[in-house]
Amino acid sequence: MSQSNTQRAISELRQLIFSGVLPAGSDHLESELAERLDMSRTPVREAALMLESQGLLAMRPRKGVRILPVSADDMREIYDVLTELEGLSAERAAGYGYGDDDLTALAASIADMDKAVEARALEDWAEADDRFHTELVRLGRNSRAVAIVGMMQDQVRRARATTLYIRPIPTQSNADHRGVLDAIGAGDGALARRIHTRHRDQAKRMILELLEKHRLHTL
Amino acid sequence: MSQSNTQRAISELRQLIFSGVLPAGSDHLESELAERLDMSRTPVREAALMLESQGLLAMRPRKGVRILPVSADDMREIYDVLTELEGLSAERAAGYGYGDDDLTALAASIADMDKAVEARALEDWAEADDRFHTELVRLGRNSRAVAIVGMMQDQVRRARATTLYIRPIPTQSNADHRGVLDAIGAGDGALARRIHTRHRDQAKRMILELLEKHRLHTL
DNA sequence: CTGGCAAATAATGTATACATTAAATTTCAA
DNA sequence: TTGAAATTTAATGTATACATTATTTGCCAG
Repeated sequence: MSQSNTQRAISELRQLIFSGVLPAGSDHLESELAERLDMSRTPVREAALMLESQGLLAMRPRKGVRILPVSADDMREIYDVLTELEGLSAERAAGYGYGDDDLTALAASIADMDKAVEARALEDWAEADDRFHTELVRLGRNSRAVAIVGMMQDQVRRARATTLYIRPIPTQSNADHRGVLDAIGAGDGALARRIHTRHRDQAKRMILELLEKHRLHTL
Repeated sequence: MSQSNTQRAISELRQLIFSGVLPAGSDHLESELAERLDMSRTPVREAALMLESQGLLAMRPRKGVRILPVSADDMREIYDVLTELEGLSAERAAGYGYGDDDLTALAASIADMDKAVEARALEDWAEADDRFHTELVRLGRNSRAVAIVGMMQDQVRRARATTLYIRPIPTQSNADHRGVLDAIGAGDGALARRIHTRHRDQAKRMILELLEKHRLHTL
């Protein structure tokens, strides 16, 4: 069962947006995108509607779909929501009495970040960091939180593509991650939440300062 | 510029779902819904896609769209997310130095709840309670939180339609609301968050116990 | 009578044709 | 020349026709 064209359109459009082929702020006609993806307007429209509801683009009558830029203020909003929902997840995860084998994926992502930092492999670090946050929320067992965080990570990923090489090497970051892991393993929900919240708040401040400093008001 | 059929389909389908005309768990063909709304399948499909992404229904190939029931576990998830995002909003709102005139809408909703409780007008109470939560999040100035809370309030509303008349009269509730309002006015973010979080957690416990007691596993 | 295969059926997924309408362009009068 | 009205244009919004495919039904063999 080859997946539907609508699904293909969603993932290919996302690809095009994340890779910068469709730059933030640019406009594109439905027919143009349909031709590019070699399908009719119908699945493209359906895909665009989905991506619109996820905040990646806006459909504007007779102006085409606009790839939405991510502003510094957007980043503030996104980080605030992520902080809350991941904090919740960390606290809840600690309450489920997970054993070491339940936490292998989380531990592995931390180990990978360590390795990546040492090797100065920023892309690898970013990938492992994504995995950490995704896995953390999964452990929190709230499907809605998982969905929301997943959506917003997309936007963070977009911003990170620009800021990855101008930010400091994330070394402190991993101490926090390990702290969260340990607190979850120890069943201390309040601690897990506290550490993670602080971690995310620092990340937010850092990113916002970076954007400010480099006059990156939109990404 | 009469609004598009897709928009109409979205609001009419929501209406049909919330009113129970399309009961939870029921299946409906796209063509059937199209005929009922007196339009073609295209806008109905687009509307269904939107409502699917909002968790109100699921489109299942060749089985029609299924109106999703809300389980007790769904309610737990929803309340957990609402608690976090509204808690965040309360804290942030306190930081913006709002004056009395900025808080009139919030204060009005509380006053209306008081009146409704006294008059035993449960529907009115529910409406004012909705307004309180919506306004609270608005004051937090995070458009993403506003959108998410709005979506989830839809589901809460659905559950409340069933539980409204079997739950205790909400009297304690208003003391909490007033506490949150005062804390915001006083600029005490931590307090505003603490009160609101406790409030929501109690509401969650109450609802879940109610569902348990009345064997309402799905709504 | 039963089980499996084949044909028919019925629903979604997709393409395309058409309607609608905002925007742009052109024309005409002051 | 300028401005407004009318016409044209071009894009989306919608309807419909068609393709695809899972399911179901019915037939036939064992």
